[in-house]
Amino acid sequence: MSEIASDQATTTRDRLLEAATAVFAEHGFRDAGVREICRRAGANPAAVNYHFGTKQELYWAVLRQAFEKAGPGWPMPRLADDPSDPEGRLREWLRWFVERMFGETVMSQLMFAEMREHTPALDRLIDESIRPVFTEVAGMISAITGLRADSRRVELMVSSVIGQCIFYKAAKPLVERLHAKHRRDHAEVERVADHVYRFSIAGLRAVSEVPLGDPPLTRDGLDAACEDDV
Amino acid sequence: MSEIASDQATTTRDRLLEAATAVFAEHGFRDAGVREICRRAGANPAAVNYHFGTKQELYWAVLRQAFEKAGPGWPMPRLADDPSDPEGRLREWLRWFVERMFGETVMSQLMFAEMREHTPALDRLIDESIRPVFTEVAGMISAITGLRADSRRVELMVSSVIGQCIFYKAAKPLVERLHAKHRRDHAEVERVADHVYRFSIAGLRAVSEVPLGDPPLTRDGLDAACEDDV
DNA sequence: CCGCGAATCAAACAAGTGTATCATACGCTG
DNA sequence: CAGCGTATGATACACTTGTTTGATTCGCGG
Repeated sequence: MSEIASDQATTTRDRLLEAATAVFAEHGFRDAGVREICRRAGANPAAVNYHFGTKQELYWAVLRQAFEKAGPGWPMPRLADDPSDPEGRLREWLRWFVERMFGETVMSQLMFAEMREHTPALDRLIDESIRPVFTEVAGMISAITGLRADSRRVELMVSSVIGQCIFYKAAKPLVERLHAKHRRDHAEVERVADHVYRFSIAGLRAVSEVPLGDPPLTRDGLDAACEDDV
Repeated sequence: MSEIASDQATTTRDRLLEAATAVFAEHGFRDAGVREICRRAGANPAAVNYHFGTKQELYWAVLRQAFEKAGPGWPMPRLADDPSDPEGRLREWLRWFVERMFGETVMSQLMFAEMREHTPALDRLIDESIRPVFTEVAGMISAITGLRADSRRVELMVSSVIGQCIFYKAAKPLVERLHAKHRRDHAEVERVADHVYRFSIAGLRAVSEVPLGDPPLTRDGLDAACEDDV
């Protein structure tokens, strides 16, 4: 937790960047201390300002580098890999995504920290790293249900699928305390991904088959519920 | 955003408590400043220490009061209200919960701020305010599916249902940016709640009907997926 | 070896935080 | 009114934050 950055053979600028990545991932931008970063990098408190100018720009540099590194690492399963089997793609994608929610990869930590803090970097993060995920899922759901990928109903379905997964990351302290037997190993990833898959496939079918002008199941509000679909 | 607390007829201790509630709800514990609280309450920086001793204890007092006020306000729909119609109860509960996720009630703001910051108050918050929600949903799902409420599968289902809802709160910046036509009015609450209901009912049926020793739908991991169900 | 620029360091700065001090003003009781 | 305890107020303390400042060291070409 308080170790010095890996190899001292690298330049201090790189050690600084490495340590900053770890600290920002752990504590987020605001609660990350320049002094701790420098301590882990084995450098002076002044080093960050010398090499990067300010804490903010160091943060930007960290995000930039994290983006590049995260690119080729573990590619997201895409529908394009096998357009003939959208259900199978969704299942594979779910395994990938749930594992990402369970693990503590630097990139996901940085992303969720950014979602909490609303730094100006959030917009870039969304455009470059999150939007592709949503559109990919929308594409799979569109292929499964036959609905247009940009329709309102597919938006809701995407939210349902992703929401089930994000839950384990966003509500982590809850899950750990309330679900006693909840572990966080590889088998659990499989278990959760499998559950979400079956749950969602059935949900998707049910929600897509119901006609738009369905008789309201409740006393009010449902007529307006299906107005601006598409 | 920077207004003085409501009525100056009350005692400063109450104004302090009121202002602190607002500030803590907006910024969370760490980023809330004693000086801003006192400014909004029209009091001295020393007032909080005089009346509450420390910022931490003021925070506890705020949470305590929020708990009491939140109690009778808008009661959670319980299965006990009509045990004969668990689906209808779930639907009603979903309306209640989604509305809570969309709105900016002080209590929910405090809760999510607490989930982000992991203050020692989190445990109490979970026990007193969150666990009942989970057990209520588990009870409804148990009634719908016929499975035991404390079984592992029901845990997963509860996560799926609640996850779909929490998504709109936890990933709010995402939803606002990615789902262009997403509003946050009452009609949208109905729409989302209705969607989650239909999606979940189908998902629950599908996941509960599949026998435990089902042939694995994937190449591995599924055998282990159903081991310790109970 | 000299000199010069880049890199590193200890120390301090300015602004922020929560908290403590002490004098003063208020409201009540005798 | 006198007296007294509670409440308030201006101010300062101790500490942390990001950043700056010079001095010092290091490496390398002339």
